[in-house]
Amino acid sequence: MKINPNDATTDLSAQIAKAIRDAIVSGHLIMDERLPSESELSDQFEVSRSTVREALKRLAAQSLIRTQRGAFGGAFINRISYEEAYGQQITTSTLLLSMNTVSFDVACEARFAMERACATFAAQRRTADHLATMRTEIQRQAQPGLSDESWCASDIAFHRALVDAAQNPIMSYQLAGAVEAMQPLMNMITFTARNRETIIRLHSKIADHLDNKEAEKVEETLVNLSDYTKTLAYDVIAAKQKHKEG
Amino acid sequence: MKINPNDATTDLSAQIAKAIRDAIVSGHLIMDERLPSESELSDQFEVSRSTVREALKRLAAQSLIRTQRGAFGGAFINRISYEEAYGQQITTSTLLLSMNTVSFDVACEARFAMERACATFAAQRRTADHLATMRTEIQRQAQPGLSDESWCASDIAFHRALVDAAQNPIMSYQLAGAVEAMQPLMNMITFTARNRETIIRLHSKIADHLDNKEAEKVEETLVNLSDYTKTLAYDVIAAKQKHKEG
DNA sequence: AATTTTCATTTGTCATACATTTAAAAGTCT
DNA sequence: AGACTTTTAAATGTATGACAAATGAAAATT
Repeated sequence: MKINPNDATTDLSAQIAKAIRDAIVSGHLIMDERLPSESELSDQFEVSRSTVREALKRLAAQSLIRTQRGAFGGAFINRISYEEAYGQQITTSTLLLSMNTVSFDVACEARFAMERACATFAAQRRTADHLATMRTEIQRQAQPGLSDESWCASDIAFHRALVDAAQNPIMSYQLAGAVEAMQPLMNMITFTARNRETIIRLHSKIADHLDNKEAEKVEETLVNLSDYTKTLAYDVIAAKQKHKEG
Repeated sequence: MKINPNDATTDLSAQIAKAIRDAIVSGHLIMDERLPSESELSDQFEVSRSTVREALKRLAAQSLIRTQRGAFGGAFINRISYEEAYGQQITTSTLLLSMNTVSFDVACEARFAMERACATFAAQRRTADHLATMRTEIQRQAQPGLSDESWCASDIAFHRALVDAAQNPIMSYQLAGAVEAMQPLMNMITFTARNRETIIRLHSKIADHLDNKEAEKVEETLVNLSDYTKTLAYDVIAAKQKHKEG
């Protein structure tokens, strides 16, 4: 692990963070291993402790290390958990969308495309449990007087069950990003009784097809749902645009 | 933006980072806006400048802010670029895989499933440019005496072109994570002439089908390629496992 | 043997000082 | 007046030293 103190283009703390990060990612530092103490690191890199600390905080923000105080504490290489991976993914995706780097259409397209990809595996691997969750959510969605907020939550839960049925954690966590990123805009949509009816019908179809292990029909229905979602969002986006101009 | 100085369970710098992060993600702070200077923040939060700095470094590690030195410098809300999103995604995915939180099979499955999802759009939207890139890489792959390293690089370039042809940046950056994460293991595979021949044939098929806008046939070929890749990786993984035990 | 106390180590926080960068503002020259 | 140079103020980056707080091991005590 070497840094170049003469490279004025980059902060020292960023360079040090990079050096340690590379060592971790490349496998030179293994899980649960302890890094040298902050004082030792500052000796090794020949920088002050503050600089080392800033580097370590950068790594902590990426869940690469965890720190513990006390005599036998220190910074330990972290085994990143799904929850943390989710968190990172969601933060990044939300930013990409909220800053209008990508449009709602693109996010929506990506989301349903990935859900369709899940459908293939979900049809093979879905358990009774997954189906039960989906049916429960459909019933909840059919309740009259359900708030838009609760409706959205239930919608997410439904799709989450669909994705989980594929039993591929990578796809689960990738999708979480796209779904969460869409959420702010989805929350702005007012779902009328008629809207909900249509969506519930599509949800029921999906559950049925999944029950029958008919992957292609699930995909087909997801395309319909995707199109319908885009239609609903269209009005909201148009109103938002008008508001900006006016 | 408030913090609780009495919450001994969390570091102050983490609390401050969270407060600012929430303000950014929720949209209370808009793009390119400047945060108060470190001194002002340390006054506001009633902590030292070092603590504020550690908080800011955490945010910088997540590409939420960028800092600039000088008179009218400071910390600015960052418009996260695709490159940065890629970076984040790749770091996270690589870690998940390298720490055996997920298996190669799962990553491979996710990767090709997402590529298949791209195929639908790629068939509709591919340009002559995308096809040209793919054909160029196929030619490169056919060169005798190509190193395993160069082979892998070309393989990535080929698939990158396929994904880019879908023209959905979200899917591009999500896939980048899965592909890059698989790379270390792919690099361990020694590709024999016979292996390469098989893969090149599949690549050619994909390019041809894409040329003819036959999405389903592209998908079909991708499934074959996925299966073949898993077969090749199987031996390497078995050897690695044996090495661990021995 | 069990419990309590001490102690060394390490991270977390604070305060201060100085270096470096940067762009605006002031000054200077043509 | 306009173009160039110098100054300056403000901000981040780095260094140093001090102390607080946590923590587990070792020593002391009961």
